[in-house]
Amino acid sequence: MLSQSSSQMPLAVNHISVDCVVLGFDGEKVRVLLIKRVGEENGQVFHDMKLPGGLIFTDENLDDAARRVLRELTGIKSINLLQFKAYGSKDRTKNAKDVHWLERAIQMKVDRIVTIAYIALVRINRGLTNSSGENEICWVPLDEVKTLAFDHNIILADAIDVVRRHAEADPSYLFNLLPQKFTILQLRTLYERVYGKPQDVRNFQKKVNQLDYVVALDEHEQGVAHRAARLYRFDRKLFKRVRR
Amino acid sequence: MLSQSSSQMPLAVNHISVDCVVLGFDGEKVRVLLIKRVGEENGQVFHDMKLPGGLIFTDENLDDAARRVLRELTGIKSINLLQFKAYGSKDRTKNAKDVHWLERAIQMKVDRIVTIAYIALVRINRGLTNSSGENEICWVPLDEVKTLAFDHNIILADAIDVVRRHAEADPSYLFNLLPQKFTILQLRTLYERVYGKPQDVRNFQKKVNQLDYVVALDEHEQGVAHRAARLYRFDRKLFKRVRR
DNA sequence: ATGGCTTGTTGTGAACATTACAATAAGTAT
DNA sequence: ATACTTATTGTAATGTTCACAACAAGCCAT
Repeated sequence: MLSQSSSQMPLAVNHISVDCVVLGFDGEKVRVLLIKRVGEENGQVFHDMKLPGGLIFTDENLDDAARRVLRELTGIKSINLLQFKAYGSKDRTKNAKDVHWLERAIQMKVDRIVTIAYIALVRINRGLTNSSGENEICWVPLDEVKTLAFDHNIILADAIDVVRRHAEADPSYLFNLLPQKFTILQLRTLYERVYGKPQDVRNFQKKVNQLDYVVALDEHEQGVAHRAARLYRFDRKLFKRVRR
Repeated sequence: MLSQSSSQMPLAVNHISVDCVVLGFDGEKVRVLLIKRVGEENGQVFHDMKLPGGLIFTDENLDDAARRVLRELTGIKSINLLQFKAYGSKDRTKNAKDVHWLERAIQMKVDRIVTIAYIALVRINRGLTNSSGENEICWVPLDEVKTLAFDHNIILADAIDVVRRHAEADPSYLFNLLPQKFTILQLRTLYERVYGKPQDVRNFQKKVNQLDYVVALDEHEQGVAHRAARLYRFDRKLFKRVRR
């Protein structure tokens, strides 16, 4: 793990945090869960947004910390938490605004914070209960995300990339974003959003039909002003049994 | 990044290190670069091995720290350093042996060390210069790796997995392990070792031949007691131009 | 120089997966 | 009844993957 370094540079004693990129899908767009931040700069109050995150406790594993943060801020008990990258660049806190906010928040002098970033895919319609009181949370469509705190824009962009690659390797991954009963249109739209290109309607349907772990239900959607689409569900047990 | 936590748990102030999984290929087996460690337990001297790694300095980026550690320990200036996971489990230092060694090495009380793990693929025949003096380094075939320090066996196993997946996504990745001039047999053996299954000779050759960034040379291998195989080289510029 | 040994090099057909493409069915609203 | 909207379905062409074996080239021993 480490060597008796020949150098006499000072060792860093850093804070470690976790940040979560929580993604949801509303049937039309992929949205990311952000937290409103209220800060102060030169006596001016400012509002912006950041990813949900927090410092880890002594005696707490990284994954547990991510789970706790998510639960505290949103009530989400996420099952598919994926650690994807550590961010430790010195200039991730180059913005004075961020440093002021941070030092007031944790009431400590901050040298640097290394953050471990996680991705969680959730069903967007689940109820969110913000047990930490103060912070307002909201689902923002990916294409409407403005400048975020710290390097959170970079983290978010990296996360999308990881989701894309992970979904390719694991065909079950994106189902975490869909409601339990969904139409093929919803599934197709999701794939189009994630991969950024249109999917052929017939070929897509054909492909889904030959996945035995996507099972057709005897139900159709309700309250639409046209022919109602059949509902499907994802069968995780069947998926694990088949594994391709 | 963080929230004013409602909890009153103590915040952790942790050490942060980087560990490098350096992989090479000798034409037959994939090898990992390990460092011999000499420690003491109950007055008994013990010898074992660990991944190259070290604590990060204040003011040092994670990637820079990994690069520095690698350079100090091996002389390698690795260009393809890939950060792949952070390890922060409390019980990664559950072995008393490790804790003793660690606290003597850095002359500090150690609560926990979060380590950021990197992968570097290098040409195994490059000269290694261990500028840190003391520690002996060696290339160990993957299937001969014994129990390592800390959780380094886990890190190594994870790394192999990441290499496999990364190689699928980026066909240029594994060429970092080959000498500049190589035979198709070497390339094929490498793929067989990484993916753990035999590759059909003809199909493999055919596939390589239709990659225009693997260019045939007018040279053949020397000093073999049979028909000499043609040499090839990987053309990175062509690869970047094509990108499939 | 010959024959034997070892490894290098090459092609074809079958099975399978991917792509492109448009007409009809089912339900709602007027 | 008609218009409107979205759902659902098949086929042919193309490209990719896979399985499989005979001949070529160079070295060595005699």
